[in-house]
Amino acid sequence: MSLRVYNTLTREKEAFQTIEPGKVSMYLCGPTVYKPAHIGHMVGPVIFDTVKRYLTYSGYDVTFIINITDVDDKLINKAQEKGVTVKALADAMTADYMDNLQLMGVDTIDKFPYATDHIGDMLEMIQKLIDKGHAYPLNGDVYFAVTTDDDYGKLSHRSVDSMMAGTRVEANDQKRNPADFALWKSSKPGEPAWDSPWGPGRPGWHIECSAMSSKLLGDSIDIHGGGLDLMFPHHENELAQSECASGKCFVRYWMHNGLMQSGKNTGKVGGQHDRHGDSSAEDQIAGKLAGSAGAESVKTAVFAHHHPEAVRFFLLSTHYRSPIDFSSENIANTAKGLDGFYRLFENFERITGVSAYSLTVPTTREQSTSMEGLPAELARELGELRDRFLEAMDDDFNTGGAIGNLFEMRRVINGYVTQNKLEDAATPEQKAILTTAVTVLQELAQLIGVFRKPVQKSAGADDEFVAGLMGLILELRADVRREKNWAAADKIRDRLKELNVTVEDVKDGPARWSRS
RNA sequence: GGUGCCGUAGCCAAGCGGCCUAAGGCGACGGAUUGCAAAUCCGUUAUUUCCCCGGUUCGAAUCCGGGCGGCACCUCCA
Repeated sequence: MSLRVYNTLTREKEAFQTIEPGKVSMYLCGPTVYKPAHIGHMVGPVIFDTVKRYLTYSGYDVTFIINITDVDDKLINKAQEKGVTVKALADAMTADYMDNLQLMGVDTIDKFPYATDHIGDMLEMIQKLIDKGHAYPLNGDVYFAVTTDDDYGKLSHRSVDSMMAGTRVEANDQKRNPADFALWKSSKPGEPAWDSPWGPGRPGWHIECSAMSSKLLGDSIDIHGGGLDLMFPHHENELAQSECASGKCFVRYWMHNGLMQSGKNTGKVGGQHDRHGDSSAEDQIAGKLAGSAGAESVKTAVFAHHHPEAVRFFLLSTHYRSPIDFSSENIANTAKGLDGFYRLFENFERITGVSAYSLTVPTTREQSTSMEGLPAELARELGELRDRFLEAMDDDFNTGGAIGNLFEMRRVINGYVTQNKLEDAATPEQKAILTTAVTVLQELAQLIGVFRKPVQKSAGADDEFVAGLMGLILELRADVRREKNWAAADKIRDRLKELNVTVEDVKDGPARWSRS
C-alpha cells in the first residue's frame, strides 16, 4: 500500500511522488491578519499539520510553511478604523492566530514568512513577468495579463470567457482584459507604501504567496494547500504568476480542504434541530458567513466551551475535503467520545504507574511498535487495526476512516484489562503487555496529533484546598459505606453530582472523583 | 448564467465495482459487573437497504442518464 493524494488540478487521486526523493515541500495559505482568528482559520492548519505528521511518519523529510499576509486593503481599512498602525494591528492579530494554533496542537510548521519581509522578492517576480510580456504597468499599478497565459483557468476549470459571463468583474476600461488582476497597487497618501519601479505602492493579493513559496521552497513545490474558497481566484492567480515567471511546474499536488459551516446556515440542520443554550461558537461562524467581521477570537468564542483537543478531533473526524458542519452539539458529542480514551489512560497509569503521555512511541512507520510478547489474539487484533488505520491514511489522508480504528483499539485494550482484572492486580508481564498495547494506540494517535499531553481538568481538580475537602468527604463516605449505610452514601454521591462532581467507587481503595 | 460538491441508521460519519448479509462515534435498549450507581465488557439498534426512477454489468451504496433536495465558489473570506 502506498500513499495516494487527491489533486485538485487533475480532479483525481494520484500516487504520491515527490519532486526530490524523500523530501516534501508544503505551502499553506495563511491568514490575512486583520481580525481575530475564527474557527474556520483553524481547519487548514489542523489538516495540514496532520498531513505533515503522516508524511513524516511515512519517512519523508517535510518542510511546512504557512504565510502571514500582513499587508492588504482590509488590514489598512481596519487599522484606520481602529486608529492604530497597520503593523500594530497585524502583530496583535498574528499573535492571536499563533496562540490558537498552539492550543490546537498545531506545531509542525517550520516557518511563518511575513509578506512585508518579502516585498523585494515580489518586486523581482513582477519585473520578471513584465519582462516576459505577462504583465503591464498602468498608472502606477501593475496587472497580470491573463490572456498571455494559455493555461489560465486550469486549476478551477474556468475559461476567461466564461468568467466574463458572470456579473462580478467590474468594468475597468483601462485594463486590457477585465479579468486581469493587480500584481502591484499604487498607494494613496497615508497608506503603507514601498518604493518600486512603478512608483510607491503595495503588493496585490496573490503575489506574496508566489514570491515567498518560490523564495523559500523553490520554483516547484510538492504540496500547496488552502481552503476550497481560495481555489479561485487566489490559487488560480498564484499558479498563473508563478508558472509564467519561472516557466516551471509550480505545484505538484494542489490540496483543498472543505469549508466549515454553521448549522444555522444549513437548511438541513436548521430545519430539524432545535438549537439551544450557548451558541457563541455558531454565532462566530454565522457572523462570518453573514459578512460581519467577528470581534472575538476562537480562544474566547470556542475554547471557553470546548477543549481544543475535542475541536481538533472533531475537525479530523470527517474527510478533509468535505464541508464540516460546526455546532456546539457536534463537538460535545466528540468530546464524549474522547472521554473514554482519557479514562483508559488514567486506568493505565493507575495499573502501571506510568503516564500514557510519557510513553516513547515510534515516530516512523519503519520502527512501528513491535507486538512481540503480546498474546496472539491481542497482537492480531491490534495489528489489523493498525493496518487499517494506516490504509485509511494512505488513501488521501482519510482521517475519518482511520479514527474508527482508534476506538476499536480502545475497546480491545479495555477488554484485555477487564478480562484479566488488571485493576485488582497486574503481573509485570501483564503490565508490559498493556504498555505495548497502549503504545500502539499512542503511535497512531500522534499521527492525528491527539493525546499528546493530559487534558487540563477543569479548575479546582488540582486545587489543593478542594482536593483536601474532597478527600475528607470521600473518607466519611467510605466510613458509612462500611457500615452499609447506603442512604447516607448515596446522598453524598447525589449531592456531589448536583455540584457536577462525579464519584466513582473503586473495588479496593479510595473512590475516584472528577469535575465536569 | 458559469464551475464544483453533496444526499448512508434518531444524530455525526467511513465506504471510490465483488472481502457490504454497509466501519466507527454519540444516543437508546437488553445482559454481565456493582449494595445501588458510574466506568468497563458482551449483545441489539440500516438485513428486500444506502434520496427517487431508469440504465451499464455476471455483480452497484459505489459507474452512466434523468428527476428531486441541499451546499459552496464565481463578491480579495481559510
